[in-house]
This record gives sequence, structure tokens and C-alpha cells, in this order.
Amino acid sequence: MQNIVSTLQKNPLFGGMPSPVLEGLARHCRIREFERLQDIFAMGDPADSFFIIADGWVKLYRTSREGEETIIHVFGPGESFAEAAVFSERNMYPVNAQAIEHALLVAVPRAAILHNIEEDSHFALNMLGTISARQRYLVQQLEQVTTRSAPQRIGAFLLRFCRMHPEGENGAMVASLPYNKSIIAARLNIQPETFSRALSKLAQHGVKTERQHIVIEDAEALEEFCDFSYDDIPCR
Amino acid sequence: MQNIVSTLQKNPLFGGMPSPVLEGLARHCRIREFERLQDIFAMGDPADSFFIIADGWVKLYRTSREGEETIIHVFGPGESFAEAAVFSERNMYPVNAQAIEHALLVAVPRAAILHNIEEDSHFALNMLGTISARQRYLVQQLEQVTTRSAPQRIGAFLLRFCRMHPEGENGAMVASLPYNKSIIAARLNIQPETFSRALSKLAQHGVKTERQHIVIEDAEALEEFCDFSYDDIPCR
DNA sequence: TTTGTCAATTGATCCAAATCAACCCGCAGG
DNA sequence: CCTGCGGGTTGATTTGGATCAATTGACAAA
Repeated sequence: MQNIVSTLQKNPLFGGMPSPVLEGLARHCRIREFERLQDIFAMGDPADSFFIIADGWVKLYRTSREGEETIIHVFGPGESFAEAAVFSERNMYPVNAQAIEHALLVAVPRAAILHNIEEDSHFALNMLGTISARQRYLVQQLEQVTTRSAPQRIGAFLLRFCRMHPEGENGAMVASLPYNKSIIAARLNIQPETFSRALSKLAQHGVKTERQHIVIEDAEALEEFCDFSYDDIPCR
Repeated sequence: MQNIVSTLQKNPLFGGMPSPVLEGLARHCRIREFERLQDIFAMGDPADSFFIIADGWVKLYRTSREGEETIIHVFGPGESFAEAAVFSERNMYPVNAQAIEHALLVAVPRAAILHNIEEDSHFALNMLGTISARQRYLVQQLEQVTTRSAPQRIGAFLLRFCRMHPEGENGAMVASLPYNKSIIAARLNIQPETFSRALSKLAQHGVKTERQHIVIEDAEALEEFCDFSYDDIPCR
């Protein structure tokens, strides 16, 4: 129970809310646990909750008629997903969700949200802001998929990832990837083979990778190469 | 003034609102007129309003450092755009907007919206629903860009366009394009040359085009070819 | 240690679309 | 009438990334 409150608090949606409100909200939430590769929901399922990640990693994806999989996004600890589904008139999830590593989620039911929105307009504004941020992220993704090369997109991804999950010593940026490279590849709409080759190319731009560990020796140079702008916004 | 109210009414955001509320809102709106190719706002401009299109056509786009242009979306009569910008903490437009044909817009200032959200939770929900719908559209775009071929994407676009702007005689679907083909091409992230070639291919699937006029002889067959699903959602 | 499995790499080939280039057509202005 | 121009089409060539195929490496179970 206290866990739920602290998870909610870590999410920007509920960041500024007073404790009593959060506790009220938490009473309506459920904790749900998923194994690696376990489905969380499927496209078309009735959507009565959205989720906040207490721990673990989750992918949203779609499959085309021929069975090809497009990864929309990968979410990590502290992030929320599928809020949008809760507000659609259709009340269905428009994508699939699966745990890519063992995951601990807090499910926030629609009813609780609706109640809060009615009570507190500040809450509604927060919600709108968060969803808008995600929308900007999607717009940017769309732009990058078409205008940037594979190595550039990977570079931009690594820069963003290092910013969000820093393991900074000093000077060089360092991070370790919590999931498979093939997941990253899919998330960037790149084939694993191309991904591998692109990584080697990036070595010339000061990106060293060893197993799960990545080191960016010269962030400036990489930003230059990737056409990475500071207003490239992480999703949240 | 009465014009503003009727424009607001045509937009799903304000569809169900009682007249007095709409009139109150309208008092804070301004009508703005733009010539063909005139800029509406640029990326980074302070965002204090979003827009509803009374008449005309508008494109949202981004430019990369090298000057390449990605069209995010093209909006037509009755549609609203840039709502999300109003809620970002940055208060800046994250994209550029330009009138691609003479356009008449209603500018809805942030303050008016905030006021309404505080007053009426139903309004907030509407807003959340609309933004969510647009988000689903973006997700779908992202999917299509990577998994579908150029002819398939064009076919899907035409089907959607005919649905939204029907000039239906009977049987065959008919529509006329209110703007350049190169705009459509850019919107689908396709080069004009490729677009042209793809259109000829579509002729084999029952799509005849002559100048600005398009005729879809067999919608079913085209849907099949495009992998077009009924829940492919127009943006609104 | 051996074996099986899965992720990652490397090589060879193929293809859709981009690019470069030329040309056509409808149309407005002189 | 010619001229210029922008939008559109068609042709030839290039290319980035996908695809197919084989190999390596890491790790866990037997």
C-alpha cells in the first residue's frame, strides 16, 4: 500500500499531489506482477486501467496482418503507459503490451482518474501536460524515422538513454542496457543486423560498446553527428 | 462572432457544450486569416493559443538541420491543431505551421481553455479524449511508415480521405484533392517521383486519378491491398 | 566437459525508394 | 504567338537497409 503511493509519487502525473489525495487514489489501484515475456494486454482488450511501472521493462507494440511487429515504445521504472486508452471513446487498448523483463506494475483504474479529474482541475491539467509530452515525443520519432539514418537514430537513442539513466563516472557518459539489443533495434525500427553494423560505425564517433555496457566518449561530437538537438524530449 | 460559435460547435472538442458556454468561450477567441503559404507559427514560438480551422488547409511540419521537411499532418475544415502545445510546460510550439491554401482560423487562447477546464470536468475529459485520439493516429502513422510500402500507404490515405470528405455519387468512392500532390507525398514521407509511380501501380487496383480527382472503383479490394483495417482512425 | 539455445556478429545478395536528370503539360503574362 | 514556370511524369542510376545464410560467443542445463 505504501509502495503504491511511493510509485505514484515518482510519476510526473502525480508528482505534485498532496499525500491524502494520493492515498485515496492508491486505495483504488492494484499491484500486478508479470513474468518476462508475459502479455499485459492485447490490442482490442477493454481498457479500464492504465499502468505505472514500479519496476521492470515493458514494450508497447503492434503487429501487422503478416505478423510483423512494430515496437512503439519501451517503458521503464517510473514511467506510465496506456493513459490515452482510458480516455478513448472506444475504451479499448489500441496496441499490445508485454513485459520484456520481470515487471511490477501499478494499475490505475479509469474510475479513480475520472473521480480525481472532477475534484481537482490541477490534476486534469497535469494529465493533459503529460499526454502532450508523449505526443511531442511521437512526432519527433516520426520525424527521425524518415530523416535520419540508422546510426544517427541509434546515437540519438543512446544519448537520450544515458541522460535518463546515468551511471556517470566523470567526463564520459556511461550506461548499461537493461534489455536485449534486438529490443532497441525494434524500437528504432531497425533490423538486428543493421543495428549491429551501425554500432560499429558509431565506434568511429567515440561510442564504445561491450556487451550491455555503452560508453560515449565525446557526447558533443556524437550530438553533432546525430543532429541531436537539446529539445529532443524524452518521453516520460 | 456567431461565426466563431458555429466553428467551435463543428469541432468535436466543443461539440456537446451548451450555447452559453460556447458564447463565453467565443468572446475570448480571435479570427485570423492566412494567405496561401503564409506561416502561422514557427517551432519555438511562444504558444498561447491553439487553432480550429473554419476554412482552408494547414500543414504542420518540422525541418531538420539540413533543411529537409517532414510533414507531420495536414488539417482541414473543422479540425483543430496544436492543442497539445498549450499544455506543455515549455509553452512553445514544437513544430511549424503553414497555410497551404488560404485559411480562416479561430485562435483559442490558453487562458480561455484553462478557465473552462476548471469550471467543467466534462470539458477536460473531452480534451483528453481528443488529444488521445490524435496520439493513436500518430502511433499508427509511425507503424505504417515502417511496415507498409509506398503504394499501400497512399491507398490507405486515399481511403481515409474519401471517408472524411466524401463526394459520393453511388457505388464508387470519389473525392477531389484540395491541395498539391506533392503535399500528400510529403505527408506520407514519400518523394514526389515515387508518389507518381505508386499511383500508377494503384491503377491496377482500381484507383483512377485524373488531375485532382480520384476515383476508387473497388474499395474492398483496395482495403485488402493496403492492409487497411477498419479501426484505422482518422485523426480529428 | 559437452550440448543446446539464444543473442550477436559478419558476409553476400537483393530490393524499394531516393536521387539525378530530362521532359511534358497546363497556364499566365508579355 | 512565344516564353517562362511550377507541378507532374518518366527514365536511369545509386544506395541504405532488408533479407538470407552462416558463424561466433555466452551461458545454462545435462
